[in-house]
Amino acid sequence: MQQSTEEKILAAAAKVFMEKGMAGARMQDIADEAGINKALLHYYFRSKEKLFDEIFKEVSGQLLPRLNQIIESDISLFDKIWAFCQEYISRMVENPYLPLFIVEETNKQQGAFLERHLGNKRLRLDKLAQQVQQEVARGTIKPIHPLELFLTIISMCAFPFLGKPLLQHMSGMNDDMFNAMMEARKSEVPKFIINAIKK
Amino acid sequence: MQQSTEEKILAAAAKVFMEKGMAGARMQDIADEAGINKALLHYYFRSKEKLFDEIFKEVSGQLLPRLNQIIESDISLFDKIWAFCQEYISRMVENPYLPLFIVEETNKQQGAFLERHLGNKRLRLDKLAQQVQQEVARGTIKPIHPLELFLTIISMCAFPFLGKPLLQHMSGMNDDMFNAMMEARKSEVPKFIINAIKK
DNA sequence: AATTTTGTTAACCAAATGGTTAAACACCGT
DNA sequence: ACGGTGTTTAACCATTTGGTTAACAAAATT
Repeated sequence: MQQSTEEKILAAAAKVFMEKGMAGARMQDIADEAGINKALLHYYFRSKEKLFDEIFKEVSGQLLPRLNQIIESDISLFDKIWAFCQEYISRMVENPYLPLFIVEETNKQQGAFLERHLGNKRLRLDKLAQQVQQEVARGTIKPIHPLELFLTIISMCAFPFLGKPLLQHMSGMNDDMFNAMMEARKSEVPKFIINAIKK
Repeated sequence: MQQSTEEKILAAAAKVFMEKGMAGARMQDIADEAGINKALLHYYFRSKEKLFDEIFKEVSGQLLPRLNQIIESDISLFDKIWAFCQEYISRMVENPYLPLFIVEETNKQQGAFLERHLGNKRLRLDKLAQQVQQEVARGTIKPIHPLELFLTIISMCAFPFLGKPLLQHMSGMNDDMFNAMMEARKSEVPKFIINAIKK
């Protein structure tokens, strides 16, 4: 095992926190998952809260920069919608627990939490907003508020991972079928959105 | 107070479970919220799990039938999309914790859970699917898999409530602005979807 | 080689938590 | 007034849980 103890803990904590959430995760679960003693957890990370913060920072710090990079890039609006959906869905297929983890904790943790973790690296929508307004003015797309467009994009990309159990229950879909559907949605979603807004 | 003790408990439990989830909710919280002794909780509902089941049943049993009624009704596909979005968003504005509650618990609880609670009253998409296929055949809408369309509709309606804290953090939106936005989305979402699929 | 520092563990602790018990209370028909 | 029935409570219990301690092993430093 090349992994240092700290890395083992972080990997184990990420897994357990993402599966069970902050409230449902047990320090013992994390210790077991990491194959170490519970006391060693507290040796590396003083408290559950500190460890959780570390994981949340790591996890959100991994995703947001990549999305920001796309959102602020110089490509055309339609290309940007494509790139965003592709990247977002690809990341979530790799890590299907992520959307629920983020959504759950941003809803449950107290106000200061979001500021602490995302204060510096929040998504910058300025450029996207500018592009939308340009295209509206130019008459290539129907009038739409940039934030609404963004919300729609992220809704279509993220929600399927949140509603997966319900969806599977309703349709009898297994995991492979779900993944195949999400693979298809990497292009279906941007096509759908562009169809909806283009004149 | 006209409310019986059992009603007080159910109301308190619904509030606490929806705010904190099964794992995060404390029996003492529920007792406090109901203004009663903790032992009285166990007198009415033997265990936390039993109480939780009761709440989940009540909450999901309230929403699904109304949606089913719309989904299985005899109106046209486009009208159905309108009615569904209006109804869904209206219900969620009344009870903004509901989407997170359902999504969270369907993801966290074990497999049998969904079957126990939704086995009988799952959404029936047959009629909607039939309508979509008809419209596709008739050439009024672009080819789309009915389940994908349904997933898109529910994504656009539900996700904003899940991502609300993130959205507010990103855009500086307050609660009133958020509610105004969702009010607008009652018509923006169906318009968007119909724009995307109609030929 | 001796010693200090770092990593690791078993045993322990206090608080929190779900659940129980036995007694008190309130209401009701007799 | 009395007994019975369902309701409510304070006190209690066992287990779980986050966290600590003290002893021990393994490196690292001298």
